[in-house]
Amino acid sequence: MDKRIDARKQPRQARSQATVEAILVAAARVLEREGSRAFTTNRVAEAAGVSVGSLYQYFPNKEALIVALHDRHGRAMHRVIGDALADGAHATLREAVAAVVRGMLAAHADEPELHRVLEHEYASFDERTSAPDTGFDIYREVRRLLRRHAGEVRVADRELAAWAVAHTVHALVHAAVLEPPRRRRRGALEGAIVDVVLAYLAVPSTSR
Amino acid sequence: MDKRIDARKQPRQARSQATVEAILVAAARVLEREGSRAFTTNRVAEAAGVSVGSLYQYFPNKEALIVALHDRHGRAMHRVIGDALADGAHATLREAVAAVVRGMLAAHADEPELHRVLEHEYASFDERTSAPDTGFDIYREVRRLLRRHAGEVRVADRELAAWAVAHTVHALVHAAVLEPPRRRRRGALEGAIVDVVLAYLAVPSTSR
Amino acid sequence: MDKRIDARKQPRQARSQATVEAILVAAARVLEREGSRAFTTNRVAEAAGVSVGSLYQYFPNKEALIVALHDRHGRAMHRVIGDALADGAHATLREAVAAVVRGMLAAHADEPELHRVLEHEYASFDERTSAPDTGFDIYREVRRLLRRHAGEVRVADRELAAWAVAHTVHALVHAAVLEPPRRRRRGALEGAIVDVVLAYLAVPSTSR
Amino acid sequence: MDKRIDARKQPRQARSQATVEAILVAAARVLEREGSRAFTTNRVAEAAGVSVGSLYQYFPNKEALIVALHDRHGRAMHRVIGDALADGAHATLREAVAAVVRGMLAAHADEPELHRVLEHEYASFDERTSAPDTGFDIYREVRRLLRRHAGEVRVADRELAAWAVAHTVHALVHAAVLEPPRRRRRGALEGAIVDVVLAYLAVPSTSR
DNA sequence: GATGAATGAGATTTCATTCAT
DNA sequence: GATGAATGAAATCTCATTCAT
Repeated sequence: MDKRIDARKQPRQARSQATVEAILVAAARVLEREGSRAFTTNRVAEAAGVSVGSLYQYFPNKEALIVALHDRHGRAMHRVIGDALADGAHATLREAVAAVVRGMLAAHADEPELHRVLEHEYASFDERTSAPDTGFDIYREVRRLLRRHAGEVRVADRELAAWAVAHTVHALVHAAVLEPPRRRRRGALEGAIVDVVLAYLAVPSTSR
Repeated sequence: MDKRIDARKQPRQARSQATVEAILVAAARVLEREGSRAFTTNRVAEAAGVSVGSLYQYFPNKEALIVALHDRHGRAMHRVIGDALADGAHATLREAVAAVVRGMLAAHADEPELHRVLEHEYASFDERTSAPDTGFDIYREVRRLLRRHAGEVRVADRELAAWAVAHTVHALVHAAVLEPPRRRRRGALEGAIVDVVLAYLAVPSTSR
Repeated sequence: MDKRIDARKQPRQARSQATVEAILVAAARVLEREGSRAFTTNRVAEAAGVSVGSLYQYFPNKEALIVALHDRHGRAMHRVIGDALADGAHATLREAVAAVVRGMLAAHADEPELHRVLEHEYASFDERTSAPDTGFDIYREVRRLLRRHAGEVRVADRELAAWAVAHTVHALVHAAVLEPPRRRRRGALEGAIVDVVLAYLAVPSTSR
Repeated sequence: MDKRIDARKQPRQARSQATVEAILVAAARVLEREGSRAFTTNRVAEAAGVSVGSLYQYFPNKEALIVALHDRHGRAMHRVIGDALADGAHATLREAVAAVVRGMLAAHADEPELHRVLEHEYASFDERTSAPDTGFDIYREVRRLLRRHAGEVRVADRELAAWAVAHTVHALVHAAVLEPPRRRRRGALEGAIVDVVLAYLAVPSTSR
């Protein structure tokens, strides 16, 4: 895996900007509607109304496409969380967590199949996750959240709590979109997720 | 996907049994040590000391191999959970949950890379998860657990709670093995996972 | 160029031996009759009456094919020279040199276009030549020749002489086949090559 | 091969001249430093600080670039030889030959890799060599040389001698630059080359 | 049953060349 | 004239699967 995965060329002209955008949109659409089997560079290029050559002009290989999709999703999540944690946005910890969960659910509801594939078949291409020492990026945001609402948080090891919360939320949001329990409304799931997190954070934990 | 995925024939003779076993062990080893790129039917056959032809004697196609690995893992999990929940094995809910978590961590510690790949690159081959109406299988076990310790559980919607707990435990166990927070000991992680689950189950949830 | 260039698999069964042979013969024929532009792995496989897959079973890449052809030629040359230098084969230096030159001319006369292409377009794939410290392999044979006929050789620096003779013979043999002067018969060229070598070796050289 | 290979248009303006020159220099540099694999029209244009489109303004196709490089080298050789053979430049045949050899060695010492590639991978693009009826161009010069020093030359078939000498010198000069024998100084090689030629030309050859 | 040589569809990727701006 | 984004034919190579022995 010594190949460079980042975009090959920075698009300068407006025309190429549009091409890059078209390719990414097409890549997401192919993954969403046709699945990973159909996800070939030729198919993506075709779906983007562009020649394969153009695709390779901006993405050095197929992997780069997936990395870009992961990246795009990561940025979106980051934005969601950032918004939820903006100064004075939410008075209580519960409200902040609820805002994050709601935002994440909304962000995943749009193209659930795309996220399933990215998560279940191409998880290793998520640079944020696989970057050696970074760990979960959203991590940092969670730590910020805990620090900000320190008064309400009763877990002693904040780092450990951030780890648990980040992974729990991530898993439950995905599960809510992809394998929801039968007959529950979206709101119920959102509530359950918030409950899990809040119960853990806000009550005395017996492990000290 | 109209191909049959189940083992082509049920091996009756001892020799066949041994061959099937050898192939599965080799498949796991290749996935663990060489990664999904190297996971080809030819490579697996070679690693198993068997010809490709023989592999196809017992597994109709490559997918069947992966499904079998998932299945094997699923059964192991099932056993772990079953043991933890055996009659009278544990007096309290916390003890039962702790036993399950401990068992799962142990089961994943052995071949973490194998589980990472199965989970991150071949998740869709998990028949238990992907079978349309089955839902998470371990689910049922969790519901049993909640029923058995009903007295200690305060969440109203037991089905929903089972969903949340099953996914949370699954995610945190995997994260504990694959992306643990720095400098925490295994015991601390086990404790945190149990805390998350117990705090949720055993305290009054605001969503009633 | 870190790819392995040597044959991928040693053919064991008679069937595969035949396949490898067929591929090499086809490769030579394609190069000879259709030129380097037509020399694609698909074309070679087709010409060999074999699938591309089979070709790649035995040759890891296209380069390996060319290396094998160079090798085959190198061995042939080696044999020619070895024969000419066999014990007691030739009484005088001139006779030995003449035998070598005659043998080489004969060996190149068969498929001149093949040798032109190997020499003029794929020279860098000649492992013998390009092997870092080996230098020209035939070299060693020439030194042996000079040693054996030391009495007739008047050049002081035998190593240098071997270098000069090896390259001269090589170049003139190729030129004789590919760009012969007009209207000279093969015999005349053979004579000229021998003359060049003998004049150099057998008379006092001014550089001592 | 019906494509025109000569420069598409004769650049008249100074700016065009400079562009053509820049492209050729860049082509040589890419070949010398990055090898034939990297020798793409896009890379050459980039190295020349010019757009691909401009490159195609002056060279109708890639071959034309290589032909031009061969041509440039051919002209340089021509000049070297012409100088060495200029009226009264050298009194004796040996001196004249030595001058030629020295000049050629000097001309090849600069960019040895470039010459290796041109000679070993793009030899067929040498129009001088490959032009059907022209034969080796330097040929003519060698014949002139032999005629001029006819008194010292004892080979009967002057045409044949020119052929042998031209190819021998060419081969040995290249070998001296690319695969010199170990530990010999440039001077020694020059001497050896001159010796080979002189011994052949100036002593009675037994083949008459 | 077992073997492993053979298959070939199909995926990735390159790069000479074109042409709208 | 210059630019460089776009093109797409074509080449390399892989690997799940088959089948003659």
